[in-house]
Amino acid sequence: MNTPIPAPQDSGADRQPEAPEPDSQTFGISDLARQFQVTTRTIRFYEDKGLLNPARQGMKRIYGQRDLVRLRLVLRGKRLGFSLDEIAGIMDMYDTDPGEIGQLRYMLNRLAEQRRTLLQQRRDLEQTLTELDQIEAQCRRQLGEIRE
Amino acid sequence: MNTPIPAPQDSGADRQPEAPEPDSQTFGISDLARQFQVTTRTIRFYEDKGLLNPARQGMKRIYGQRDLVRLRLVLRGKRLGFSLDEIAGIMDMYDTDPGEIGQLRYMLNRLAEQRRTLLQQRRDLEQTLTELDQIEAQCRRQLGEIRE
DNA sequence: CTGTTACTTGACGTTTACGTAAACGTAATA
DNA sequence: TATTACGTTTACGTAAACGTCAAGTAACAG
Repeated sequence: MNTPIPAPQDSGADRQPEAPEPDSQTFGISDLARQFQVTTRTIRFYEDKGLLNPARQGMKRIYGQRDLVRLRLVLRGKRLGFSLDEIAGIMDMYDTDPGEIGQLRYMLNRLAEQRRTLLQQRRDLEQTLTELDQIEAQCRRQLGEIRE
Repeated sequence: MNTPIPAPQDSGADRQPEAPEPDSQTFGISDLARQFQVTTRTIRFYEDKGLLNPARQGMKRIYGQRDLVRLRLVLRGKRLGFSLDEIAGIMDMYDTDPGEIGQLRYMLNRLAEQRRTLLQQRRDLEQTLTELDQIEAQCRRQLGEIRE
């Protein structure tokens, strides 16, 4: 339920107190919160759940590109109505390197499963959209009638 | 906890409060549960929330076509990740007869809003699907390499 | 009458996804 | 040095969506 993944980021090489390294962009937790319109609590919660795991600089959490991508994925998953656990499962597929052949087969199964879910969702979506269209048309008719 | 049952807005559409009508198919709660693969608890819960409101025959709940349609809508909404409250809101749009012109404008706004949500969801969906495709392709490549 | 089956209404328990303090650490600034 | 800003962990609170008893009713079989 966790992600091993050792942080390859910055192992405390030379640092000057007044020169924040300009290499690949990094962010504090508040920056992230602002960018993605979520609270810091939420971000920490996702970390607890193993969805993120930022580097640390002392106590502080430092977020890099990888974390941005992950957070984006999480929020997209939420918009699609998946639970955090499900999202964790999906993200595992994104970056699991399937060494064994068994693993590969397993992953292919999960991919197929996931695809089925998404396709069902797409059907639901399209149907809902057409129904909304009908309702709207009805509304506009009514509006027309009243105005005359 | 009670449910004040927020105004059964049957403005226009008539319903017989009590009548042992044998005409259009009716169902008991267990029938419904089986058909839709949910528990009776869930069905009663939805009623508490105002999403269903079946006729009664004595104490027993009797479900008709209208209820079937509603339940289907609820479950579809859930598959799309909406909360029961949101679903209630959507269903209001389905069968609210917007008498006043203000109501009409309000509904059109809500429709537009809802549409935006769904369109966003569709984008998320398509992107996720293409990403899954990429992952799968990668998997299949790996599988090919190993086999040789 | 007794037992079984299906249904009812509470009412408390559980999981998920955070919100909301409380209490403390670190660092720049007035 | 005191304040302010931002960060940390720990922990209790909460709304949603049911699950899970408990206890009672109503109909019917044997």
